[in-house]
Amino acid sequence: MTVVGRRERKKLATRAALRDAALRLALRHGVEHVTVEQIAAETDIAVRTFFNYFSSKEEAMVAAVAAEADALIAAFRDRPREEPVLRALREAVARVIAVSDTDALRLIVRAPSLLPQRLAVYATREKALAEAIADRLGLSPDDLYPAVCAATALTAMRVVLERWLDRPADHAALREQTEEVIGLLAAGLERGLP
Amino acid sequence: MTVVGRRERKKLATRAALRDAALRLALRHGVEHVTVEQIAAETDIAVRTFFNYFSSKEEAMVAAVAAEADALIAAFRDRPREEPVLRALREAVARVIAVSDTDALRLIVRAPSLLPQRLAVYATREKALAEAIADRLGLSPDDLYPAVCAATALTAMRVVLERWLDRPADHAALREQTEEVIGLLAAGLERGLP
DNA sequence: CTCGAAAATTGCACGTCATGCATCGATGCA
DNA sequence: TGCATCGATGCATGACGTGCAATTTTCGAG
Repeated sequence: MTVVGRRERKKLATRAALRDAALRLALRHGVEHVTVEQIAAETDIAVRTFFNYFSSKEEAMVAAVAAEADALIAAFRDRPREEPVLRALREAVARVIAVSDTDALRLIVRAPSLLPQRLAVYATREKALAEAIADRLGLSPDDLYPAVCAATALTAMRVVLERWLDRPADHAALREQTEEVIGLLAAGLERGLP
Repeated sequence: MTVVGRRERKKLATRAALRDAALRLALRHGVEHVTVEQIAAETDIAVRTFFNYFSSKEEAMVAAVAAEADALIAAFRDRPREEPVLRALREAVARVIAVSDTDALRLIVRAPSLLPQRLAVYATREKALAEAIADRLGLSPDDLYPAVCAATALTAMRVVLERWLDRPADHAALREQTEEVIGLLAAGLERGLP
């Protein structure tokens, strides 16, 4: 399946190098002050080539988030088919956040200038998740339910993640809050009133 | 309340003029091909002044969406306190979409280059809606429930709106789909399986 | 191994974007 | 009327993003 030659591997490596350089520079100088020129120099690559990989500085920085979202969807697809959608989602989230780079995430999530691009990443992943949900349920990807389910679940997890990153807490707390929110969605917002 | 002098009124008018000019030009030439210079010229003001009102071309174009979101929150706050949150939200949505400019909305929603900024607008309004919900329920705006409720409800309505704009349908259909989705959230995603 | 096609890298030019700064002008108030 | 504040504008500047063409690298067939 998808045998990758050296060419593809090098491209992947360059892409990762650019992404890491962007995050490293952002951590050192602040997201706002990083320029494409710096990222390219740090990776020892022409500025023009940078734009062959990413269409903007912001896209490079949120690439880590995009990768996590992809991992989430893959983990979701790996869950047993008989598992209910929201439970499968909950388990997938637990596995992905267990191995995530919290510092990088916090950097990205806290940067106001990255908010639009980050949300755009989530939005594009919404469609992929909706398809995965439709597959699992044997529905059409055009149905309303998979779309709403994917969108609201991703949103709920985004809210939890943002709140968690704002307060110093451990991974157990994150998992706990995730389960609480997923439970809320499953049982209905009307019922979950505190 | 909030008496506005001529100064403020002129600023508001200029802002609206810029927004309208941006949309008009986008409708005529396509979103991608509109420049700040054109918008400024159309409104007969200096380019530099444009940036006193909007920090980017995209922000000007999604201003209409921002206004609708604000209207939604205002309408929500106007609903009677004894009404359940999701029902109040549903009624507020119905009232706002009844008077919305569908052509402008479709233009904005369909433009890929506006997606990030549009989502950012929703995200900022999330907080305001969460506060309104917290007020209504007598909870703290820092509680998890208002945040999740606001975020997921806005997201669900965004999904419905996007789907509706993609297919030619009338306002009754939009209202119907809105109610269906709100019902789904209220009853729980687990229950609503078709 | 060699060669030619395909693909990736790079430099260059160009238009646009966005902001800081200084200045000018208009507005509103005492 | 005179002054103080706020908005509008021009200018300069650095960064962004893309099309294009040249150059180098990679890959596979012979």
